[in-house]
Amino acid sequence: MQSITYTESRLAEMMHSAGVRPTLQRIAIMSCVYHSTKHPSADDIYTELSPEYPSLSLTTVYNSLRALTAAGLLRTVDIDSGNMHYDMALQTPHSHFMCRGCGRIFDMEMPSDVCGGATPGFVIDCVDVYYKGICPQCANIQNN
Amino acid sequence: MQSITYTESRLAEMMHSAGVRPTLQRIAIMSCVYHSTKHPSADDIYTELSPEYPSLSLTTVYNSLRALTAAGLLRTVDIDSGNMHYDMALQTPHSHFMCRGCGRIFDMEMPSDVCGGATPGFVIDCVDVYYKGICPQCANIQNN
DNA sequence: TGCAAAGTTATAACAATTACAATTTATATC
DNA sequence: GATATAAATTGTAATTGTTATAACTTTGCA
Repeated sequence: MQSITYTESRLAEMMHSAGVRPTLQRIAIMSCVYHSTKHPSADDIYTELSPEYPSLSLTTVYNSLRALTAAGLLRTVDIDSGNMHYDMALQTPHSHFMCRGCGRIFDMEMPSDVCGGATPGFVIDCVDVYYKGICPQCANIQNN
Repeated sequence: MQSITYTESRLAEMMHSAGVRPTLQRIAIMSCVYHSTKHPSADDIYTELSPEYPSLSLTTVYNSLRALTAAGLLRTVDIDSGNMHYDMALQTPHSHFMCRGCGRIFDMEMPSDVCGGATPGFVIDCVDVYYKGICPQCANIQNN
């Protein structure tokens, strides 16, 4: 799993073509999500960026996440009741797993034919698959 | 889709064998979920039961839903960000669809092999599949 | 009948998110 | 390049769903 680097100018370009004005804050926030595998929440992002951007406000994080999601640059991961998490929107469809031990959220493959059982007449524009359980690391700890 | 009737005594019996004391309120709340196809939220249940049980408190609804869920008699449907919905726990595994038009939540078939793409080493104890889109009724309205 | 445990209730607290208004920053026009 | 205008950011306050607390009530059992 090599992590691709999204330069600020590349992120800005993506925002530009998506119709979102690439401000300093939005670039930092989008970069945060794109360079993390942690599916951060608004508060995670605020905590991570605050030291470098002391004037950043939590409201801006929420506003930016909303704008970037509406523009199709981010996706929401609604696996953690009461805390929305965010993911980059460029990847091939995948599902998510949340560990009950450490709370981390992992990517997983999307099951094939995930809409196979859809009732005829219903127009599906979004599919989310959420798994919960124990990650390998937490399973190891438990068994020792 | 015939709706099975769960008598109060049957619900009480189910609670009893699940280790939950079958109080008047809990029976009413459980009955509400079991006789509805709407996947009601705590507030839906409170609103529906209030006329008949004027002294019922919203806290009791939350407490009861928690107890019944922990006992395995109810399941949570976390498809509507910020509003937990509830479903009876007796059915064969199925997925859920929420209509962006009317907000209603429908049952759907669970895709076969829904864990087929699970990463080895991860222990999955819960799978949720959530679809969003437009239900047939709302699609009709839009096209007229 | 009386006691202890559990359940219900009303109120208050909480946490995540959104609304609002003022300030700041950026874009477009002259 | 200066200025008007629009958009973004910020801090504060409000909102909403849910949970904690403590008093009261009911239930089950000796």
